[in-house]
Amino acid sequence: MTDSQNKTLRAFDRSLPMALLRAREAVMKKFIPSLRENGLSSQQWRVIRALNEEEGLDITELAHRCFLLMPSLSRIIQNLEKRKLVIRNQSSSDNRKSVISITAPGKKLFQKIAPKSAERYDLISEKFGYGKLELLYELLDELIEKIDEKD
Amino acid sequence: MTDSQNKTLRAFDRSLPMALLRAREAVMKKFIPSLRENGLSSQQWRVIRALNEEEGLDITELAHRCFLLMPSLSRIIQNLEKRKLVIRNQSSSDNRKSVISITAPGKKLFQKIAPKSAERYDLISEKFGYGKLELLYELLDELIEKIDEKD
DNA sequence: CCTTATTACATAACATGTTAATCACTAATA
DNA sequence: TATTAGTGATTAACATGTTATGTAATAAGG
Repeated sequence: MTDSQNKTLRAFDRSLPMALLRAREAVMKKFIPSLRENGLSSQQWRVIRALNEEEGLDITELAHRCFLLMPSLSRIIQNLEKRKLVIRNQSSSDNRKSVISITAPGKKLFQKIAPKSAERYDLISEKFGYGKLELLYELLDELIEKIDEKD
Repeated sequence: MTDSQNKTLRAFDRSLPMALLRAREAVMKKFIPSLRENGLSSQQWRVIRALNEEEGLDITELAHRCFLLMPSLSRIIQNLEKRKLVIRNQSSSDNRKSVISITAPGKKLFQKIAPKSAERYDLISEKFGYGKLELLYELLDELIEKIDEKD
């Protein structure tokens, strides 16, 4: 590492948000190319993935599962709907609700991308170490828990 | 935790990008309110913070330090410039370069916000545990290193 | 019922993320 | 020095993040 890069890090190297952001970017770099090849953003992929796992989710539930805010998700669904990857139905029990499902083309796309994603994940897991990865998950979960804890 | 929430997590609970995103959001929640009170986004704050630490940075260097892409930073600087928090000068050695510096009002704003930020950080550090926090930093650094490593 | 509050979702407006294109300036080289 | 390639920064275009607001449907209380 050059002096310039070293100095660059110093200002923010004990910034937790920056450290998490950098790590996330590093990880995402490995997944985004194959998503991009298939015309999906990482957010769109999260939605497809959630709907593939369980169909007929309302938008509020989908937002919760995908960790997206409602306005973002609202636009994403409109986009995926136009591309026939998901379909929207009215809830029979509550006319305010939309029930979103994945279509056959959507499932096909999922099955095309999923193996590549799993492969990338396995590679990361292998290089970083399975034990360390589990430890990292635990630490992140605990961090969230402690932060959200009442004072 | 309710069954619904529990099921919600399952789909993505072994997704590294999601875990990092969630953790980052949890942390940011603690810092954003005081930034917001002072009319700054977290990205604008990163710029102010970097410039307070070292003045007269060109935009490329600033982008590197703040982990921002050039187009985003370009707009952010225009915004901060209008608000007289930073000032732009031409480089004497290279007319393509802009040299950005923090202004007196910018420094004042920094000094208003910085103590609160430090306080929040200390609280997180205390609740989560200093040792665990250091371990987390190490793991994140190592994760990035391994991922970027040539195969 | 009628009013009020709440819920589910959409839209607006602006900031940022992201890729590509552009422009001005500088460096390199024939 | 004329051409060409490279660099620093901006702009464009579109997706997403974020807060505020709007709208329709439902729930809750009188």
